[in-house]
Amino acid sequence: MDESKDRPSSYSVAAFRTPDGAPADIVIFTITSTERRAVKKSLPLMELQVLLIERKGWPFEGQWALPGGFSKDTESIYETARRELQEETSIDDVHLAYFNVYSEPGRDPRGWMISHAFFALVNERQLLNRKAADDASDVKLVPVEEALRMRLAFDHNTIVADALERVRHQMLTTTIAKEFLPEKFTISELYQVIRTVVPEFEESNFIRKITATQSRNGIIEEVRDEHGQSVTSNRYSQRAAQLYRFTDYQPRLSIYG
Amino acid sequence: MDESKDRPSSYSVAAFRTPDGAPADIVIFTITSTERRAVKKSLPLMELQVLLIERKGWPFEGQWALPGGFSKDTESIYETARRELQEETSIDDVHLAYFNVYSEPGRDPRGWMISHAFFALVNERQLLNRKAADDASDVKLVPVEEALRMRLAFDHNTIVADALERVRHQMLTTTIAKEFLPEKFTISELYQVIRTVVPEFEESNFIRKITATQSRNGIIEEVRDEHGQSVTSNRYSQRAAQLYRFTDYQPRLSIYG
DNA sequence: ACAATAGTGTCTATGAGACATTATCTC
DNA sequence: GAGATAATGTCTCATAGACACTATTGT
Repeated sequence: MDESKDRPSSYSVAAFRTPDGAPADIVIFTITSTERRAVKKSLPLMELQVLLIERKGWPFEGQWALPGGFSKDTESIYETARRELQEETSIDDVHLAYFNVYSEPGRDPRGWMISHAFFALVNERQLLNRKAADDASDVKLVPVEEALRMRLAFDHNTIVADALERVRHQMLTTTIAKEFLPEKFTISELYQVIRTVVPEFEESNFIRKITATQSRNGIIEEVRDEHGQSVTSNRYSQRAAQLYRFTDYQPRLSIYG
Repeated sequence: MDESKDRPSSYSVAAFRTPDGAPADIVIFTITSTERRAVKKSLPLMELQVLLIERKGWPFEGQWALPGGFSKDTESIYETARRELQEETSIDDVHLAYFNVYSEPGRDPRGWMISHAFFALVNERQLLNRKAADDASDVKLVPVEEALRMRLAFDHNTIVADALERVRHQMLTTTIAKEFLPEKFTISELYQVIRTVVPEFEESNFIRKITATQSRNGIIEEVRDEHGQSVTSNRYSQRAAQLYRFTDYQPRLSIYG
């Protein structure tokens, strides 16, 4: 791409109107866990949340919006999203994926803005130690369903809805569930996470299927210590449960067989 | 989005450098069929092709590139792609899907261009009656593998590779195979199309699996005439084969069960 | 008869799905 | 022992996968 030196002087960049900006907007998902009872051990209640920020100036002043910001000419859009994520939540190193572009004319009263939407999956623990720098009060986590009922700035309702659909789909077809889980987890935890994102997902014999080697073989594996002993946890139950971890195996899905 | 009337006079759009353009580039895939022998009936040889155009001016003059063009401020990026597709190939009404953005600084010597990539799936028959308006010689179909070995303009090698990966994945997980098939088709035709796009796909008992109702139930259905009689075709074989059509059912895939 | 593709019969091993039962540990 | 979650036993039916075999029709 070293052709710019050949640029003919007749070439004009500004022959047509050009966009006024290329923002990246980020739908940050996290799953919050709340204890169900103080006394007894049990699986916590999980809820899928979205991070929103309150707009301080025109346009949509006072309304809630997705975090994001404008791309610079020295970075790719993906780098923009990473930078904004870092600035917004001081989180680094999380799952961040591009999923769509929003370009309807008139979607931003400031001008011709072509917005690039990402979703990020963040573990609640990573979010807790975020700096409250940008005023604690103008950033909040909102349950997804509630966010969709709010009247968000710009076309952010659409963006959140699209992101949610994408994450739901990926939750069942890829191993992104791992982003919401500790490295070692129990089968019930995994099941809970999946159900929190995709409530329709119901598998009576979940342990059976995911355990039954040979078929789903290799998505997850038992955690063993240096002596080959099974490692278990009783965080969420009286009886200790086997811990598992994801392998890097991703099964190849097909509707044809 | 009727807030523009509230724009404060202090607001300046041009505080930062803005992009010089937002092009849409389209990877147009088609499957060409060539008879294997003039005499006998047999399944044609199929090949996955990509449409390329030769660049007429700076930059990358004389190199081959993807069709595409710049977005206007009165249309969404998707509409840009539709329009360019129509202008380029005079095809309307085909499968067109957005799949990624390309924004690496320096990817376009003309300036800061954030490109939006689409892929289109076109039936060979639709492509045949395209106008040779823009000089027949500067547009051509190239087998995908060959296109990837060429040195295309801009970062179009990357775009083609990404598009191919996406289409391969969707070929197995959605029913886009229908875009390359006539409305009524035989099981072998379907199998050929899948294998043309995804050569690794090998299913010995393909007919069995796709036919064996109850499991894959409802992706495709037998074509019957008004009397309930099976409709068959012997286009590609001595013995007539049952014709099928896709239903609008899309199975829900999951790695968990 | 041969070529070429379409489609079935049959057998086996494995998986899904449902439900009851047993295991382990805390309070 | 009650309560809670983890995990296995067992039975049935559906499916995958392999492979041999039969079917149909143009040349």
